[in-house]
Amino acid sequence: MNDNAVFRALADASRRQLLDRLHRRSGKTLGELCDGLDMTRQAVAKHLSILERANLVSSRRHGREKLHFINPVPINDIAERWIGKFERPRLSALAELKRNLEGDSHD
Amino acid sequence: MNDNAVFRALADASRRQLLDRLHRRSGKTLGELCDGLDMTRQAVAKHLSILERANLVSSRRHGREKLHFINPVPINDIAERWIGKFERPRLSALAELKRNLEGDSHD
DNA sequence: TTGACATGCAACCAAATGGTTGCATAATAT
DNA sequence: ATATTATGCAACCATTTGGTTGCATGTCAA
Repeated sequence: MNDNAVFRALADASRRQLLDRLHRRSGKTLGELCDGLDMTRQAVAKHLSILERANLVSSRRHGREKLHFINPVPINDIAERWIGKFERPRLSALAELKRNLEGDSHD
Repeated sequence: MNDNAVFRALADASRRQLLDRLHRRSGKTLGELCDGLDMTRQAVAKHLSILERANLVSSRRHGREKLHFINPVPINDIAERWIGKFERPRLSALAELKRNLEGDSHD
């Protein structure tokens, strides 16, 4: 069960927030990812390790820093699992429409 | 935080299995959903109530039976969150390709 | 080399989670 | 009417989870 790790990883709001940050700009260090969060560095490191084991985040070291990158593949697989090939475009279009209606301020 | 309920709901393997069953054929009763599962009926009912509160499953009563239906909208929203509009088709195509390579026996 | 900075590891704790058992309620069938 | 079937509610329990603190390791700069 590899997908189990993915879903468990996504179950936590702090981890989803980390993914949001990496979605905006990938390649952040642990320290950068900690900034502004109401949590200790160790807690963030734990979250990142969970995201890594789920293959939602990959990382490489650069000197004494560790850079983190988001990996969208497992996220896409979630949608593939329960959404029929034919209803997918319809749902995407609906989401797009809704996004536009609610105001398209997305930095 | 409504999306929190969605992710928490998806975090459990039993609940994902229930979604799989409803994906195959929607409109099952609680009893049907229990068949073959190594769990008490009460446990399944709890899972379904969690899925319902997350809006991943909707239900209506028919006499003394309760019929359950899968709702794909929140699942699609997950993908929308971390996958850029432009990389999505590429990921879908990749998933499709992979699915075909691994054998296309999907009832 | 020495001090500062970035990360890693482990033990510990409160709270949430998934499951159970036992009993209650409501609708169908005989 | 009575038994049976389908579901609902609540208390309880073991385990997992997210977080902390404390200390260790590794890398860069002066």
